[in-house]
Amino acid sequence: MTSSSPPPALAHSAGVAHAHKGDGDVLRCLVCDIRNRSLCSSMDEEGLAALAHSSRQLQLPPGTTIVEEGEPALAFFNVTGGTVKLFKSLPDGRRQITGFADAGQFLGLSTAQTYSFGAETVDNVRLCRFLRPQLETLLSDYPTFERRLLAAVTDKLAEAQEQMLLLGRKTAREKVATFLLDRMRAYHLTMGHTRQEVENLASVPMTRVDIADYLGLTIETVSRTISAFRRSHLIASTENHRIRILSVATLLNIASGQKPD
Amino acid sequence: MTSSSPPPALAHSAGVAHAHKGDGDVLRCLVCDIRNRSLCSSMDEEGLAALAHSSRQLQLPPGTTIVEEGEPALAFFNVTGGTVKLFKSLPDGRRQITGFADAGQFLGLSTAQTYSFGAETVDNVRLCRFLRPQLETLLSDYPTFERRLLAAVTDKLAEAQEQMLLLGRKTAREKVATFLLDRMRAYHLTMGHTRQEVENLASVPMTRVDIADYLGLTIETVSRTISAFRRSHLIASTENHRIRILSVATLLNIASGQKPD
DNA sequence: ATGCAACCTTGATTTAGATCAAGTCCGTGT
DNA sequence: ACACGGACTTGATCTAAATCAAGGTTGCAT
Repeated sequence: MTSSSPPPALAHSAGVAHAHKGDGDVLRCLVCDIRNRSLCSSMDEEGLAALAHSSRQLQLPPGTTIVEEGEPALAFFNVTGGTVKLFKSLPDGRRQITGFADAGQFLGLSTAQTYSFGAETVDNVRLCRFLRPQLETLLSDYPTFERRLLAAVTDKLAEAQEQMLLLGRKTAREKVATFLLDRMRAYHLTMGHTRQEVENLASVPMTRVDIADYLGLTIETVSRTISAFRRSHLIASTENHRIRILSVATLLNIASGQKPD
Repeated sequence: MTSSSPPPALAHSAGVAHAHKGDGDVLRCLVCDIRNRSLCSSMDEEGLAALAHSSRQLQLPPGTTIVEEGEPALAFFNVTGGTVKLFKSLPDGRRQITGFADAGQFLGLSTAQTYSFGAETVDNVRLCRFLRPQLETLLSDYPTFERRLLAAVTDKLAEAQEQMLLLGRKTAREKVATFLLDRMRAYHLTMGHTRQEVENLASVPMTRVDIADYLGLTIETVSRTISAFRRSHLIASTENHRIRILSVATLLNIASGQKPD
C-alpha cells in the first residue's frame, strides 16, 4: 500500500492571502480564456458578471491543500489553470486519488456538511472559489448554469464508473496505458486543438506516487510499466513532465484490454 | 479475471409489455410507498401527478436487461422495488459492477447519446421509466425536482469515490466487510428503521459472481472471506439471501482498515 | 422422489504485483 | 563544481489473491 508524506497544508486563509481583489473587476470572467471549456460557458454576459462578483480568484503553489477531508464544505471551486488531485484516505495512510481536475473542471460539490474527500494542487494552480451560499444563489438565478452543472456532475459520474472498471478489472499494463491516453486527452483539451495529431503529447505534472495512488498500484510497478512502454517504443520521454505517445493505436488496444503488445 | 455468462437480454419492448397502463392513474406516485426515499420527495401534489403522467411503471423478473452498454440513452429510471446492478465491461468479458441500485435510487442519467454502462435486474424489480424528453420537461417545470436530482447525482459521485478507495486500496477482507455493512444499510433504508438494532440483517440478493465483480475480486476469494467471517462469528447466514451481522463494530473496524480481527 | 443445473465452498498451486533493497538521475543552493 | 534531497529506476524476493480443480448444496422441473 502506498502513503504520501504529510502535505504542507496551507489553510484556506493562505489561499485568501493570494486572492485577487475581485470586487471591481466584473470583466474577470468575461475575459477568462478557458471559460468555454467550463461550467461558465452556460452564462450570458450578465451571468458572467454575476460569476465574477460571486467568486474570488486564487493562485496556489504546488502541494497546497485546497480541501481537507472531513472539514466543513464551505466552498466550490472551478479550476482555471494547472492540475488538482482529489483523494480519499484510510486511517493508516493508504490513499486513493479519485481524479485529477485540470483547467475547466470543477471540484468541491457536496450535499453533506463536510467534504468526503481532500484536494491538493499538483502544480501551480489558478482557481475560482465560490462560497456555498453564493453558489446556491447562482444556481437559482441562472437555470442554464444549474443545468450545465447537472450535466457536468453526470459526466464526472460516468468518468468515475470508467475508473472503477480500471481499478477493479484492468492489469497494471492496461491501467498505465489508459492513464497515458487520458493525460494526452487532458493536454489536448487544455492546449486547444493545436496540432494535436502531430504532437501526441501527454502532460504528466504529477509524481509517480500520485500516479500509483490514482491507478491502485505501487510506484515501482508504475515505473517498470512506463519503462517497458519506452523500451517497446510506444512512448518517449520528453522534457518537463511531458510524455510523447508514439503509438496511440497500440496504447488504445492495450488500454481497452486486447491481448497484443 | 471474472466474466459473466451472456444475459437473457430481454429488449426494452419486453419491459413495455409488462407495463401498467399508467395513463389514467394520476394517483400512482401519490400513493407510492417509497416516494419519500427517492427523488420524488421533492414534488408537491401537482408535481406527483406530473410524475405519474410522465412515467410508466415496469415490473421485471431477475436477470432482465434494463439498459445496454452503448445503446441510445432514451430513458431514465427510478427503482421502486428490488435491486438493479450497474456495470461496465471490457471486450474480453471482464466486468466491473459499479453499483447496486435499490428501491429509491435512480439510474440511466447520461449526457452522451448512448449509455456508457449496462443495467440488469438482480431480483424482481419494479421501476418507473421516464423518457428523456419527458424528464427534461419535468426538470424545467419543477426546479425543486432538478435541485434534488443534482443533489442525488452529487451523492452518487461521493459513493463512487468511496468505491474507488475500496477497489484501489482495500484488501479482500476489508472489501467484503465494507460490502456487508453497505448491504445492511441498504436493507435498513428500504425496510424502514423497524428494529434495526435488534436485527442487523443485510440483504444480499446478488450472486457471488456479482459480489466479486463489484469488489474487484474472484468468487473464490469472496466465498473464502465470507466463510472466514462466519468461522470468526462476525456474521451468520440466515435464510433467503440474508446475512445477520453479529459484530457490527468489528466489521466496521475491518472495513475502515484497522488491523485487528 | 429424482436428476439436473446453477451456485457455492474448499483445497492445491501459480502468479501479478507488492515489498524490500540498492542505486541513479536531476535540480537547487552554496 | 559539488553535495544534498527528492524523485525515479531497476533488481531480488515475497505474498495476497488468482487460477485450477474437485466436490457439495440447493432449488426446480419432470
